[in-house]
Amino acid sequence: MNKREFKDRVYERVALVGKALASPKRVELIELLAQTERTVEWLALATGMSLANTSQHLQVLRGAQLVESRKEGLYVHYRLASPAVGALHAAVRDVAAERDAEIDRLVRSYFGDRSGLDAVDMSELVERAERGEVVVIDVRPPEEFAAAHVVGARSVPLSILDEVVATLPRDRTVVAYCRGPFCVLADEAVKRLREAGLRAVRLHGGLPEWRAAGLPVASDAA
Amino acid sequence: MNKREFKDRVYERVALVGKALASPKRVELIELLAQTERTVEWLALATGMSLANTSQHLQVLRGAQLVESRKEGLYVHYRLASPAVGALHAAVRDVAAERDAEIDRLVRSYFGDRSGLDAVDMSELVERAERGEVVVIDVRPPEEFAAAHVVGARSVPLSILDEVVATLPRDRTVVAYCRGPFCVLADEAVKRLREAGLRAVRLHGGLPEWRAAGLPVASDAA
DNA sequence: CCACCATTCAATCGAGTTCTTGATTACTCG
DNA sequence: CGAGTAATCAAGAACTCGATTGAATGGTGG
Repeated sequence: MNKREFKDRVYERVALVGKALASPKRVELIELLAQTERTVEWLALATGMSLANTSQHLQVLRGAQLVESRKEGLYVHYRLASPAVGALHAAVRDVAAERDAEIDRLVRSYFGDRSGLDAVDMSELVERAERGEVVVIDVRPPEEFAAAHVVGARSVPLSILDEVVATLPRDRTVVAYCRGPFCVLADEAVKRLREAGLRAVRLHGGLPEWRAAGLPVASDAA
Repeated sequence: MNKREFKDRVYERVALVGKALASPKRVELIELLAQTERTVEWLALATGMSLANTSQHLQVLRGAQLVESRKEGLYVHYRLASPAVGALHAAVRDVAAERDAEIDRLVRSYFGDRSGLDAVDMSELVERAERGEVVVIDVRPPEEFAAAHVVGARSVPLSILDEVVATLPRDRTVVAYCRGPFCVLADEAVKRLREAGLRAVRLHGGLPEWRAAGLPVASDAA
């Protein structure tokens, strides 16, 4: 095998990973799976695709070795093949967000001006948590919290936020996090907490970013 | 704009980056540009593509904001749009290498069994360099060395290696590095140095990985 | 200002992708 | 065993992508 042939074959394989990330729907599937494993049906519902189409995309991802599946009774559960895949997805998304002005424009027009709710970054949160200055809440759905969450965080899904507000401290800052930078849950939580008179900020990034940064994650026993 | 529409549009833009990485030839172009900027003609020659085809791929990359170009006289020079792009490429390549057994097979069959030449990783090199135990040589072509190299490394292109062997210390280990994990230059250098009776190992990864790790890089003034 | 050269553009063809629809498989539960 | 359900498979229509060819552009140097 000569050099040219070797390179062609290796780059061909590397490009398979790129191909897997080349479809918007597959990117979305990976982002969802970065939270926790899911069934095909759930993913189809969440992405608005037909079942068959969802299944097809998942098989492309499996072909690229980015996801794995496990059958349990009637349901097939898909999950990321390794945490490195989540980190890769975040890297692609971050490069896109950094370089592509159109994404910036879209985020602004959808989230409104986010500048009011200043976000805290992960290293800052770690420091302030050590000093006991903050309370961390996870506003994702309970099953995502159960699969993995920031150590010390309390599960407060948006649906029960209003009932829980009274139990949150008014003398400390509440830091809310959710799925990632394009997830609105934390913004919504911060907005509501502020309306209730608490000090609240969102965390830059969500659970996948936290995990990718190598910071400690806990999960509930099944 | 509703949530579904927002997601579709954002993922669409993110997938553009994936698309850019979805062709073997474009992956190769990015890897080459991770070393230093190049003209279209040089890239066409290096990849074995026609000029028009090379130009077309470069424009796809520019469309995804991964590369930039600059015209100087007759020649157009392309370069990565940001170091983050090099890091992204490395991340994609590493995930591919980790998950895809076929790549492992290809590397083995092309490099032969590499296990004889134990490689040193970057943090280990930094330690041993501080203790003065090693000499670092850069075996890439001189223009790539000029564009960026490991601080303290000496430029020893393979073409002049044999003449330079006599000037390398026999009481310290020589660490050779080149373009990256799929580059054969460092292996070849290590092999020849060992035949000459020196202690030699290669560095895990090449210059782009070194830079991506945030380790110090120097460049010659133009 | 003309000949030349690096690069890009435009048009084309074959190959590959995406999504849909309807059939099929594999498993569970009554 | 047989009805019901989650998921996959198979095949086709519309679309996109990749490489080639030949022409066009824009800058250089005689």
